Amino acid sequence: MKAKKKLSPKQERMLEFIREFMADNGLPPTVRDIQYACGISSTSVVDYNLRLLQRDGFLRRRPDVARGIELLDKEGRSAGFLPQIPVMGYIAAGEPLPGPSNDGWTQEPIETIELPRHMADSKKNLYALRVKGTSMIDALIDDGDLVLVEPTHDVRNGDMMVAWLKLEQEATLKRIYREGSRVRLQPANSQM
Amino acid sequence: MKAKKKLSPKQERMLEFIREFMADNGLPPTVRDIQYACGISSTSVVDYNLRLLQRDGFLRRRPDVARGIELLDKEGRSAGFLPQIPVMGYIAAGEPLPGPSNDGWTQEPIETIELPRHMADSKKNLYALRVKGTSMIDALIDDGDLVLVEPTHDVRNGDMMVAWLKLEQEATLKRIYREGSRVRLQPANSQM
DNA sequence: CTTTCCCTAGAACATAGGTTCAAAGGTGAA
DNA sequence: TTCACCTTTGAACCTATGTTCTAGGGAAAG
Repeated sequence: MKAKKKLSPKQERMLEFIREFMADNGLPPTVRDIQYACGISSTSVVDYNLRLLQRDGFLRRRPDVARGIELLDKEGRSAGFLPQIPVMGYIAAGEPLPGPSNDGWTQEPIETIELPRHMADSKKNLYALRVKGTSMIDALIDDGDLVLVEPTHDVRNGDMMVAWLKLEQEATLKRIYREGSRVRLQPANSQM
Repeated sequence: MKAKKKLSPKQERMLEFIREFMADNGLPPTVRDIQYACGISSTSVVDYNLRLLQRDGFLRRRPDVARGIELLDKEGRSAGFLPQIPVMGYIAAGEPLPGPSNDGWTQEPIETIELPRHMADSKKNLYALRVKGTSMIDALIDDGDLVLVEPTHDVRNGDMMVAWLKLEQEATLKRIYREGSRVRLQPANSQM
């Protein structure tokens, strides 16, 4: 991925809004949508900054086309319609498990992925972890796979969950079953 | 999924075009885009049919908004931006492998899925198969998984491919290696 | 202080594009 | 035939929205 110019706060905000608008509404915003949302006083300022953003490769604009803004990802491909899920770290045997602290994340995402809308709809605070190593191969999860995690307190029997095993000092995926006062963690794939 | 009204040929074509336009251009078409593409003589006819399509739940329109068309899937959720990949059948041990005949498909897709753009870009004739059973568990492919298939004649060593094994009468996934005049098919997951 | 460069203002302009209307054409039921 | 209903025409209308222009502010360099 090539190095991108650093953006002004205004430009950061504009990009962020455009992404959000597209994910929410299913179409790109107008110049005036951006203007109002970002508290900019004139359409010409929006146009000015869009011009810069286009010059620096963050987006493309179709001349004279209503809502003709197209967001570009790092590889220059079209992007932006889908909910962005942050990949917050790695899950690997023997390493501490990253997770959200009380009020948000301490670290930045190492990357972000786009998720099909129907997979992200109505789920909040979704994040992802990238799997290191093959320690979870028994859950059909290979090295390099992505694991989607949905923080929740509502655990039902049979749910698959990320577990931090204190004794073994490793993170892994198990299915959870409550059996009376005990809790059983079963390997995720019953075939093996 | 609820039963949808049957559509006129014109409406079918319009829907098809809208989908295609959105996947290609990353934004919804205008009324006039539809008009020209579908060979319709007047914008009012387009408007008329869009009205009907909206009434019957195929799409939603934002009043007075340029390109304010939003396609709806069977569940009424927003859809349409991503390349549609047909799921052409099942891949299962002991059953014949569906595949494209010389000139296209004999059957209809059993369903379609949306694929993130970067996974479908520049690939043609992609299709998918749904896995039945756990016979391919050694390739980390479980019951119900989807397998993406890209028809090609350009096979390189190490590629994973769908193989129809005559002797065993079953379809499975293997990695292919040419070794002199012989061909070796290796289970896809070297861990097992 | 003056110049230069980057950015902001506010307005005006031009057209892309949604909407509406009155009239006419088709088709089937009665 | 006549009536009722759906569809098509072609045009006009209006505003949503991209674009452009001129002037001014502010900061850094000279």
